[in-house]
Amino acid sequence: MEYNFRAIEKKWQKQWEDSHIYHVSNDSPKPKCYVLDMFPYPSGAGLHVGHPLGYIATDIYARYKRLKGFNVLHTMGYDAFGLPTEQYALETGQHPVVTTEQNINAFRQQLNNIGFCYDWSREVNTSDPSYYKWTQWIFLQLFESWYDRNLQKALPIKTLEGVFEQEGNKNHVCPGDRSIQFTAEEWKQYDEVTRRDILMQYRLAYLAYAEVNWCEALGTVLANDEVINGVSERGGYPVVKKKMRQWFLRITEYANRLLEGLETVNFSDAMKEMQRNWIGKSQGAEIKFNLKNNDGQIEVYTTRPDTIFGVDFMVLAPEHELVSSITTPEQKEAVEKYLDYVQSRSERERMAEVKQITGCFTGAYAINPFNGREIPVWIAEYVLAGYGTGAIMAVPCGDQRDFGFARHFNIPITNIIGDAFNGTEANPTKDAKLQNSGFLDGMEMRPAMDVVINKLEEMGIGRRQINYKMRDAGFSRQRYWGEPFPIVYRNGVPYAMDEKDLPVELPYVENYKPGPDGEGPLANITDWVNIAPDVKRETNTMPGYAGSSWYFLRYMDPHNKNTFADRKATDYWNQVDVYVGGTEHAVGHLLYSRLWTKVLYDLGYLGFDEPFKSLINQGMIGGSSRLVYRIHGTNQYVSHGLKDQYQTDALHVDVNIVDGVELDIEALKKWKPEFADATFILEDGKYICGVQLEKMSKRLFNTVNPNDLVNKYGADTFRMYEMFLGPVEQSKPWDTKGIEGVHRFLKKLWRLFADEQKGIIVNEQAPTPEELKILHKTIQKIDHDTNNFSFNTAVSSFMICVNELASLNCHKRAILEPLLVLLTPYAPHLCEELWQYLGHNESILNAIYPVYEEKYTAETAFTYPIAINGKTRTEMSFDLNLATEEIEKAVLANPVVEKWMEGKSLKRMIIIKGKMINVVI
RNA sequence: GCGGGUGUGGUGAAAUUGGUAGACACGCUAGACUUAGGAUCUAGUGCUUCGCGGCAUGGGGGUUCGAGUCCCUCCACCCGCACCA
Repeated sequence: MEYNFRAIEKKWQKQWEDSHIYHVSNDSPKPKCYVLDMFPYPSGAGLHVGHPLGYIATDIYARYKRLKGFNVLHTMGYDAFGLPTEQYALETGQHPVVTTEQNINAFRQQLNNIGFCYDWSREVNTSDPSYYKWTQWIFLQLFESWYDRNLQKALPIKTLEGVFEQEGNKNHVCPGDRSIQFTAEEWKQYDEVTRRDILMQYRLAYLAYAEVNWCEALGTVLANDEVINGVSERGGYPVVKKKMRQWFLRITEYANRLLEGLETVNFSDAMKEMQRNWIGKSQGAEIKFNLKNNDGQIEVYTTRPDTIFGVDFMVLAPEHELVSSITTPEQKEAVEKYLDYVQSRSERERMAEVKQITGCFTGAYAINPFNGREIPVWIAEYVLAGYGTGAIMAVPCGDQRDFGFARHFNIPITNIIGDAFNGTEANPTKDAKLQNSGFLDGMEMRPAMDVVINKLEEMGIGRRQINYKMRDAGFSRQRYWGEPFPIVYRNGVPYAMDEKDLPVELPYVENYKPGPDGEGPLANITDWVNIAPDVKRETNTMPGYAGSSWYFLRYMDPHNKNTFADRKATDYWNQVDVYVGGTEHAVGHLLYSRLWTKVLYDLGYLGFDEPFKSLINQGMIGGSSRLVYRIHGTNQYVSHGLKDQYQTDALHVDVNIVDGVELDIEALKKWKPEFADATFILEDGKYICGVQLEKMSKRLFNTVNPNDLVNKYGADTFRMYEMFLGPVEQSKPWDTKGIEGVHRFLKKLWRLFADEQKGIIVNEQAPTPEELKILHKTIQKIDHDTNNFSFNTAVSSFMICVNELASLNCHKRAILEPLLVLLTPYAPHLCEELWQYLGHNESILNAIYPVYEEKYTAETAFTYPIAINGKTRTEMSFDLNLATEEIEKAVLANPVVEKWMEGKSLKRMIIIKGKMINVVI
């Protein structure tokens, strides 16, 4: 009876499906546990071995929690809207609905092949109208809400209208435009259009103008991904900025709560740090500077008001609205030329550029309010319009970028920190004494900040201000394959559609070409757009993160037709207990999900305001490419070790036709016609490939399909091998070669239970203390490691256990049965099979997790390493209860110690019970 | 540029969190069984040295009886940066 994994795995996968054993109820007396994976985008390329890493980890954890007596929610779905599918449609004419369905089916097949315990009855697909109906519904909640800064929560917009009628907006600064102020009387006199304009400035989902990447030649707006070095990826056409009216989510209103919420969740410090940096809270001041010979004012935001006497120039973002009005005639030409240059630069390039300093003087001067000094006003690309006020006061002695700028353009530098500034680089210290600083002279910088702000407020030209680097989230895409907005425009004024008319289904189109003026493809469907003579639909669609911002809630109640998820269900499942996914979502997806949850909480639809109680970041699995070396100008290939004797070109070959580094030459010849007649120069009769670590990508022929490995070694081996590779959090390259070690382990385990000739060989003998010790050491380790997502060390513990039991020839039920339960989360198919052979009728999934008992592992003696001056020289075994003096005596009498001590005297001896002994001489 | 992460044998890694560096595997070497071996088993395998020993956790410095682990500093690589998902 041998380990026939193919038959076993098929058998149990069918059994599980037929018995609905993974079906989860929302009604259970057991404690709940919600284990979530970041759901995948169902790309046409299918899953490669990098994807399941996190899925296997959560699957093991989910099964473990189930065995520990929890009601576990473990689900899978698809984040199915997205650019690649639309791009594919554009190229092939295949409708995204069709390709999405095909891709999803392929993904599901691959996932099932690995034996996951998902409750498939809860599967979601964000591109399904029954799902995106609720995405649209939540959008409407955002549209119909505003954020009350006094209460620090979202409220229905109707409440705001009530407030305006009572008292105008004097107690509620307009977040969209601070300058908007009106009384109750004025509000009452405004017409509908004006009122709705004002309300728009308060809504959590709102319309505003923002720049997009516009490609005239393609007639379309491009994603950042599609722009490379200022030209389109497709075709290489020029790309410029274009202002368009777009939807935004007012996430900035939640900046502080998103920041504070981090204190209540269990994310890694690195992850929290990334989110904090993204939110970018800073305290400082807004200061208005008057201009020389101009009525305008420049408003800057600075975190260092204490350095105001060190301001040697001002920098405006090139897009700043004042630029055109302050530029002097002499500088006009230079400024316009510079603006043209900036137009072609991406935001990333603008921030990252360090070697090349660019900028242009506007000819204007600002006036320092404290000493009347004239400060030249420049524009430069390193100042971005969206940050702060889009203008900075530059203090070259304190800021390195300002310093570089001043040096480059020969702007004189004022030193306000005395010796702390060495003249060759800026010093951003906050602990120097101020000099050359008028009334601040002699003051420490930190207290000076408050002094300056108070003075500015007194003078009415500045104020204390908390700023966030985070910007409101763009929520429009000029694309087809996304959720349509439930919005109609009546005479150009946007209105929410009625809830009963949801979902607004994505209309069927024949082609996916962009609409006029940068609008999305939906703009081309005039009979869909034009509902009535002056009533038009919104033609933008929602971005990729819309559907993924709340999918974890839909899993709780996936078939509900009346609401996104019943409050009873969300109260029961509550927060996601463990969420596993890649760091690449550190800021985007996680912040949006946290935002949506908070809004739904504020509006009373949820009972919790942080979606994810704890988060684990899985590392990326890198590709390990294989290279062959073609001798230049020939079709002859030379093995890696000999390649330096020739002039060669390295070519990527499919990793699946290479065993480790040894090329399967026949397979290569069949792989591509160009290799059919190839000849080879071998070393030791083999062709050895070169190895290169890089991204796992189809293009580099280094992707490995889990299906191939499952077919060759079985799902249980595959699962355990992925875990054996290393810590889940760590990135590592994929190497198929090592999988055989894990496969051998499972076969060895199998042989503890069954013999090829004799069949099942498990006996009923009583276990020895030694066997019990092995078992209980393993229980302790596996329980601990599984609970802590330390699956790699758990797998090696299983190996050690099986190695030890095999060498003891142990085939005892009392030992093997608990071991099988321990292993079930890792190798569910094999365990089910052996469990059945052991005579159980009930699935092992419902077994009881073994309990560690200390009495079996207690030690009475310990073998100490004996170190002389910290270097281990020998070992000695002592009873753990032996007195320190006795140990000391025995150590000094040890011949090895005596030898090392020769001629030297003992300084001290360090004895750590149960750890080590160090003799210091 | 900003932010985050990672550096330990030929390879993936482990190290009870300051206490025997390299567990467990892959690979490699030798052997046993075998018609066969890409099955199984046994032994060996960080570098260096005949050996005693010496040297080793990216480089340099420090704290300590003791450092992969703590501190300072430098370097290399990977990921993210707001329209890829």
